[in-house]
Amino acid sequence: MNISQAGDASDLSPKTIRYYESVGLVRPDRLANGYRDYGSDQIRELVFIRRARHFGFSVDECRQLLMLYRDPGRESREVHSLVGHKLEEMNRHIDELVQMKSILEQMVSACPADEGSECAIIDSLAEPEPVGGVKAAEPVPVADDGQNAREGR
Amino acid sequence: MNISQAGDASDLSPKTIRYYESVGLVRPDRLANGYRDYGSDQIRELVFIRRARHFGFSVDECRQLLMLYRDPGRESREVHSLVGHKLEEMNRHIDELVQMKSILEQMVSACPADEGSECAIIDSLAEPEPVGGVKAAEPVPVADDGQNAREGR
DNA sequence: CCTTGACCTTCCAGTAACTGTAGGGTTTAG
DNA sequence: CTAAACCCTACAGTTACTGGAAGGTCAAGG
Repeated sequence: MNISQAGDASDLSPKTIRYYESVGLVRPDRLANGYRDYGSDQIRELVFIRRARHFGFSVDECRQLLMLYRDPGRESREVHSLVGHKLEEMNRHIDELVQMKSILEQMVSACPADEGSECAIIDSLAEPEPVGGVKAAEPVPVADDGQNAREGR
Repeated sequence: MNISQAGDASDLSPKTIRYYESVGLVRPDRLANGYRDYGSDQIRELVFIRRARHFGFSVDECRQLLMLYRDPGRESREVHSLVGHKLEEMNRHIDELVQMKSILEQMVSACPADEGSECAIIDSLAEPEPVGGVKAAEPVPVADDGQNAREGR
């Protein structure tokens, strides 16, 4: 099976499949002419990766899942723990988004949305103090996860 | 005010501030020795940007918000519309995450999490058919937003 | 036999939003 | 006078791809 057939079978672009190979996920055979040759096991692995990516796993996490997938002696609790951590991460991410969303919604509803220049949204973004009923535009240090690391100084 | 003071005042790293300058957001004055010099208006703009970024606006959207912020003749409905679109986007994003999350939760609860190799999570990622009560592991084409563009062929 | 089109290959560049590092100048405190 | 702690620029690396260039291969049609 050549790469575009593999792409059709796994619902990935040939480009993406080559990329996954370049980062060490799926290593196909090569034909005499240098073309990649995929077997059905490899197709299954590509599908596995597409699904895992779809569920929010990073390529690196996919690599780990793939190792577990390939290992007949794996312990299901390893998989469980990996995915459990991912779920916690997703929950934190969702919580943060929902929080941001509701504050934005308050801002939007407080904005007149007319031809005037006065705008509660702009004010909220510019001012540290609550403006027009929008409380805590600064949702206080919500467990800084190291995203805002300061430059070493 | 030099760049690290500006960083303290705006809660951004000097690195990030330089980056924002390099992409055309905030252009400070320069002292005779070449050091950047920030005024209080610029600090306010940096804070404005940090907030907007925190609420999920891209740097490019920050640029637009900043233009509206600076423009005394802006119309609040422009701001309203920009932020409204962002909110819709966030809602779509949250919906998708929540969907993925609940499927992963089903998988996790179906996994024995012991020393055995049998694992519902691995099976769900590998198999196209519903396994162990997990329905629709493939959440059907949910408005493909062009992320999965196929290679031109 | 030759050409055309559709594949295939590799490699390099670009995306977003920074962070890290190198190499070098300046300022300030001891 | 020197060492720390700044400042500057510029380039590389990160993530997960996508796009494009340059060139090889293969099957079909004239």
